[in-house]
Formats: sequence, structure tokens, C-alpha cells
Amino acid sequence: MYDVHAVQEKWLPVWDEIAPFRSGRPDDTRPRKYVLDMFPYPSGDLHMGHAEAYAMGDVIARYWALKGFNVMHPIGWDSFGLPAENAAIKNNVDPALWTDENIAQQKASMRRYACSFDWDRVLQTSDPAYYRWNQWLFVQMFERGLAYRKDSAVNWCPTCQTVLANEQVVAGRCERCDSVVTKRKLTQWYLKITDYADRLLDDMAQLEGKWPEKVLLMQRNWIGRSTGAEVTFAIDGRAEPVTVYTTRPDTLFGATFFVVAADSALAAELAAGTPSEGEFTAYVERIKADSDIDRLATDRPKTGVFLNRHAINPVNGALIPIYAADYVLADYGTGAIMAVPAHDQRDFEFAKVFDLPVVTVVEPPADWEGEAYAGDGPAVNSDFLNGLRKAEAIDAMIAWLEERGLGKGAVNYRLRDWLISRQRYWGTPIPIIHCPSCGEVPVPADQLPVTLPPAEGLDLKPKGTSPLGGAADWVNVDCPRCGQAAKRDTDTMDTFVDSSWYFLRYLDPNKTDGPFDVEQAREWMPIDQYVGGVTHAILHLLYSRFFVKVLNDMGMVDFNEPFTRLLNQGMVVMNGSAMSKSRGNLVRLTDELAENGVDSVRLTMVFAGPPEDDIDWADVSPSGAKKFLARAWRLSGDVTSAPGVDVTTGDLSLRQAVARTVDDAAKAVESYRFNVTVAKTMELVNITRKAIDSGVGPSDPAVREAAEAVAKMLSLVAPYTAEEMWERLGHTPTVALSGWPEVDPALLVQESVVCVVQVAGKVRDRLDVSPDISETELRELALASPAVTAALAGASIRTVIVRPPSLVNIVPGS
RNA sequence: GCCCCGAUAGCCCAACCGGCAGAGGCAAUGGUCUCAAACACCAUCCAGUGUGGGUUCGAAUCCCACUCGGGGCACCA
Repeated sequence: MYDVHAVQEKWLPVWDEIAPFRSGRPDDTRPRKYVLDMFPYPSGDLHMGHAEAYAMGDVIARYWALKGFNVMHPIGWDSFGLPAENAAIKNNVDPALWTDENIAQQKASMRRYACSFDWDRVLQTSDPAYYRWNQWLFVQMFERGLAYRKDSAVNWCPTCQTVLANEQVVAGRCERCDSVVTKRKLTQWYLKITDYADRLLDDMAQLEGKWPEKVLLMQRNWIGRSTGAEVTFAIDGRAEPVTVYTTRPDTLFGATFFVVAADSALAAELAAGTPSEGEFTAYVERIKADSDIDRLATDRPKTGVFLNRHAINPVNGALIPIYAADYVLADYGTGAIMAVPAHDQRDFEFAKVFDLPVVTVVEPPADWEGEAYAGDGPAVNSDFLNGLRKAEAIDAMIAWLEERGLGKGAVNYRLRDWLISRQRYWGTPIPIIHCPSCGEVPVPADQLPVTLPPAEGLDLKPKGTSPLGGAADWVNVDCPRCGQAAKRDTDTMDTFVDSSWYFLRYLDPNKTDGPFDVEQAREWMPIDQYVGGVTHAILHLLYSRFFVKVLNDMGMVDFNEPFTRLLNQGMVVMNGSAMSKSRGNLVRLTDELAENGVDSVRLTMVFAGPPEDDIDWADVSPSGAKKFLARAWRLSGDVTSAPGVDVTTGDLSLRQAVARTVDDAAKAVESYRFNVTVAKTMELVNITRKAIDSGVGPSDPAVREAAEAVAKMLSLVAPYTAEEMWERLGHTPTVALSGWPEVDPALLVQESVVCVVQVAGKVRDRLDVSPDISETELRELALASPAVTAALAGASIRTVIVRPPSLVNIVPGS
């Protein structure tokens, strides 16, 4: 009887002793592979989601290790962040303590889960030895003009009393407390990711076919490059003209009004002193109270205020009214637009509300029905553009504007700079000192890290400003430049900064004279395989790509993209929906492990379907997995030949089956079809069982070859069972490094294949033919078949399609 | 509203370039073993690929339209 729990207890200490997955020993000559799982957040013990992710990553890491690679497969903890801080407030404990306890628990669970991690390369981002280098990198960016402070409207949670990152705002609400998020004007630190917009977009060409298409698409949309033109409009009664951005300069003759973002400085300036000022001020107040929820409402009517001012359309000199409205965004383009209601739906809706003229300047097709026509067509009512199609008209207009100095071709991005300030305690302090004379002064490198002041004695409760402000001894310092009294910046960094370069730190996690080892980076990077959830499709992956490009510019790395291949595993759900306590459909990993054992859970995860798909735990069968493992294990006890027996003397057809299933399994791993790998392993188990019971018998050397292949294949998903089999087969640990089963290519060649003969697409006969039969030979053979003659029933033959060696289709005349 | 992905047996899933729809599993049924059962082993059962059209000698696979499900973005001018 196969006792899963006893086997687990047996092998854990053995593996600790051997440390089979220690990577990068100096004398190791194997070729390198860097396989990385996204590091976890230490919020409690591992759950089903971790179990799936690490099972998938392990298949890849263990496969390459078996294939003879020096695989680096490290793990660490993304250990700064709100959950620790909130738990600290709730339970009145130090977030550091809470974090370290959870890390210890997760680490123990990972070890038991038999992840092939290199335990000599662990890190945690809340360690000053780690975040010191966040600070160092921040200062580097500051000195290169890539980190800067600006005053801007940011997401604000009135309950948590902090700014929120875009990703923490879900459908207009705070993901943590569900409060409706508002906007607040604050001076915050930003990283200038927009400087890299083009490279972030263009370098994606390298990732094509290696990252999920979906992720590439999401990144492209997020960056949102658009091309068009900037056009300068003179403003009646204002010395300075105003520039707008448009993707449709060809429709300039149809611009019948002008809109500025109501919350922009320009709107306030234009409204000042006009009869509209009162109305404008009231409007701005009103929209400030509007939340993202309101903005998300579909077919929300357009609102705005006429400012009693006019702009001059540069192409025809027409005076057009200026409105302030909230449908124009202050932080995209120039915060002002020319409105062309005939060809932009939003402008059309606004024109309808305010009864503004609509001038068609692109002829829609005769059968077109709708309000604003955005498609292609000949220009009309447009003077020198008349008759030109859209693309030509855009070029012509840009040329016309450039000649007169009224505008130019321009590019815009949806991507905004990355706001990294957080008014929270449990994060990396921003290493800046504010000096009344010198301004923003970076903390000198030799004074890093700026460590967090002890949590004890600080009020961590959210109150709108950073808790660090309460640590007077910590805040008050001398300016490193001029020596006079100055204050530290009290905000901490977004934890996405921590995760933007951690993969480089693994190369030498204890390095003290730099963030990472530049030489090691040359050897190991970029990462061959990154594995993680699709929830990070945009932010984490985009930020990491950005950091690597900055590091490339700094000359610290010689590559542009950190993650060569990316696999997004799905989620584990229960009865069709995400697991949650409130829904009452939570499946506890510890329960599953206790019930069925580690191997069964891992096998269930991997076998459930393609790795990218969600697993519905209600649809799968861990107990079935357990049965299969016992069935595989039994094989190892049935083999009676000695280890090392010459397998080439074994039964040929069994050896062919082994070769075929091993080969199929390898191909399946390399194309991420891990469920198919498991299916092929099961197939081989069935074949071997049959060979032992009713075939060549347990003593045939091919049976040993088959059982050993099963152990190796199984080691990708079920390391305990595989190790136990390996031992019962007479070997010493560890199967994980025993090498992928060798396949003699000669065994993959079949001496005969079944050729299907169809008449009018219907199968009428099957022929055993040589795999390299010629087309003419096969045609004759097929035509000679009595079944074919019968099916034709005397009808004439129109064509014969011959696809040697697998198919012949005879098409009769009609 | 726009964009992307998916739909194959009762269920989860396979099927390389278009070429016999079935590799694997769950469930079910029957049998062997057993005093009986569990386990194990053996065997059987089951769909013509969401719907409608098209291309082709031939379509799960390619094209068009639609239905359902999932996801992303959401006033980005």
C-alpha cells in the first residue's frame, strides 16, 4: 500500500541534505537557465492559487534540470505593503514581526510542497539590505531626471486616507475598503516612465510569440500611442495662443467649438473675469465631488459651461466658442481640444446639449447611418483638402500647418508617469531630504539605507499623511549639502518599485556594494522563463521592463527585456467563481494536502487543463490523482530485472511505446501543454501495466526502461512518488537529477503506418503501408482495394488526392 | 460602447501544416478477485465539435455573421 504521507516525511530531509537545486556552483559547467516564479506576498500561509502557480513553474524548472541545465529557480517575498500594515494596526503588532512570521510559514509550506527552489538565493523586500538598493536606484533616477515631484490630481481613498495606485481602484472603489474613490490635488513623486513609452512599445517585437498575445495587447493598449497633430489656436483677447492635440487634423474645417478641461489651470484663467466665472466655479465644485463611479456611468449626458470666450480656427479664421467641460481630460494631450461634432461622437453629444453647429467635412458613404462619422471618405467643405481621402488629408493638413507655423505632427500616449509616493509606513522610505535652501537633496549613497524608524510609538492609522511624519527624531536631519536643519521626505515607495528589479537581486542576494552583480547578470539574464498570474499583465511587467531599460541606459545590463518567455497560469476557482470566505466556497490548501498529499494536489493542478486556464476545483479529482500515483508506484515494485540491465535487449514494441510517450511528453512540456505531459505519462503507465500483467512480463528489460521513464516523467509533477519509485527501482537519489529519458530516434520510426482510403470523403479502407511510400505506389495500392471498387460501384473517378503515407481520397465523377 | 479569448461525450480535457473526432482522466455500467466489501485488475458505454452560411476533394481546425461564456479598456480627442 502506498502511504503518501510517510513518503513525504521520508524524502524531505534527504533532499535538504542533497540540495539538488542549488544553482551556479563555480565548477558547474552545465548550460544555464533562469526560471522564475513571481514572488508571493506574505499574507498568511500559501493558498490554492500559490499551489497552482508553483506546480506549473516547477514543471518547467524540473524539466530543464532533468535535461541537464544548471537551472536557477529562486524565490523570495514581496514583503512590503498594506496587508502587513493593516494587520499591524488591527492587532497592534509590528508589521515586521507579522511579515517575518508569515514568511517563515510560507517557506516551510513551500519546502513541503517540494518546490525546486534554490534555498541559497532568498530575499525579502522589507529587508534594509534589499530596500537600500531601491533607494539607490531612486537616487540614480533622480539624478537622471527620471524621478521628479509634481502637483497633480490623484486617486484618494477617504476611508484609508491615502493615495491609491490606479491598480488599487477597482470600478471606482477602493479595492481594500470598497469606499468610493475621489480625486485630490497632491504633490507626489513620479518616475518618468513616459520617456520610455516608445521603447516599451517597440521592444515588444522581441516578445512576439514568446509572451501571451493577450498580455502584449494589453500593454500596447495601456501605452496607447496615438499619432496626429498639434494645432495652435489663437484666443480672442489673450496674448498666448492655445495648442490642442488631435488625431484628425483633416477635420479642422469642421471644428465648430473648443473645449478645455474644466479642472485645468487654463480653464480657470479663461473663466476669470468673465460673466461665466460664477457658473464655472460652481461647475468645477460639482465635478470635483463626482467620483469615478459617476465617470464610469455609460451614456452619461455631457455637461459644461460656456466661458464667454472665443478661439480662432486657424484654417478659416472663424470665431468659435470656448467651453469648459469634464469630458476633456486635463492630463492628456494639452488638456484642450478642438471639437468636431460631425466626426466625433463625444463632440456630437456635447453639441446636441448646447445646440452648437455641426459641419460635415468628410463625406460618409451613402448608406451610412449614425451621428458622428469617424470613417474614411473624401473631404468636403474643406477648401484645399476637398476630395482627399482621410490619410492624404491628414498629411496635407499637417504640411499646411507646418508651413505656416500653426502646428505640427505629434504623438501622444495614454501612459502616464508612475506615481510612487505612498502615505504609508510599511514601505521603502523615499531617500530625499527637503532643505529650505538646497531644495530636494538626495541622501548620499554612503548614508543609505534610510531605514524605517521603529513602528513602536508611531501611529500607523491612516490619517492622510505618512506615519513617518510622527517620528520627529527620524524626520529632522541636517541637509547633507549645506548642513542646515532639514527634513526627510516622509512618504514611502509604491511596492511595485520593489518588484521591478528583484529578479536581478537573486543573482547575488547578499551583495553589499551594489544592487546586483553585473557580471552574473551577463551570465544569467534575461530570464528564460517567467511564470505568474495574468493580474500582473500590465503594471508589474511594464514597470520591470521600464527599470531594465533604465538600467540598460545606465550601462548596468546589456539587454533590453527582462523576461524572454512568459507563462500566465490561471486561477483556482470553486463552482465557477473566485474562492472567498464570504461566498463560502473557500478550499483550504492545507486540507487538500492533508487529505490527498502534496503529489496528488500538484498532479491535479497540472493535469486539470492547459496552464493558462482557470481550474474549477469542483471539476477535478485529487482522489483520482492519488489513485493514479499509487498505480504508477506499483509498477516500480513489479520490475524484476536488475538496475543497469541492457534495455536495448528489451521488447521492441514496448520500447517504441516508451520512446513515443517520452518524446510526446517532452514536446508537450516545451509547448506548455503540461496536462498533455501528464496524459502521456498515464498512457505509459497503462502500457507498462499491461506489459507486466499480460504481455512480455515483469522481467523484460523494456519494462524496467518503461518504469524508469515513468519515474522521471512523474518527477516533474509528483516528486515524492517519483523519488520513491526511483529508489524501489534500485537507484539512489535523486531522480530529479537523473536525466530526462533518452530516446533513440530509431525507435520513433514506425515500420508501417495505417493509411486511410476515402471515397468521396468517407473512409472505405485502411492499408498498412511503409511510411515513405511514394505517391504513385500509394495511389495504385488504393485503387486496387476491393473496398474502393465496391464503394465506387462502377462510377468514374474524377480526381484522386494522395497524401502519402496517411491518406488517399478518391473523388468519383458526378 | 470598443477590443481580445473561448465553446469538442454527463463532466474536465486531447487532436502537429485543414486529412480516421479520442490521447488521458472523472462519473456511470458490467465482470474478475473476495465469505462479503473496499482496493486492484479487465471490459463496456457515450459526442460528430455552440448556431447559420461560405471556401475546399476534404473543416473541430480557414473566412463571414450570430448566440452564449470569460477577460481587458472605458469620455485618451
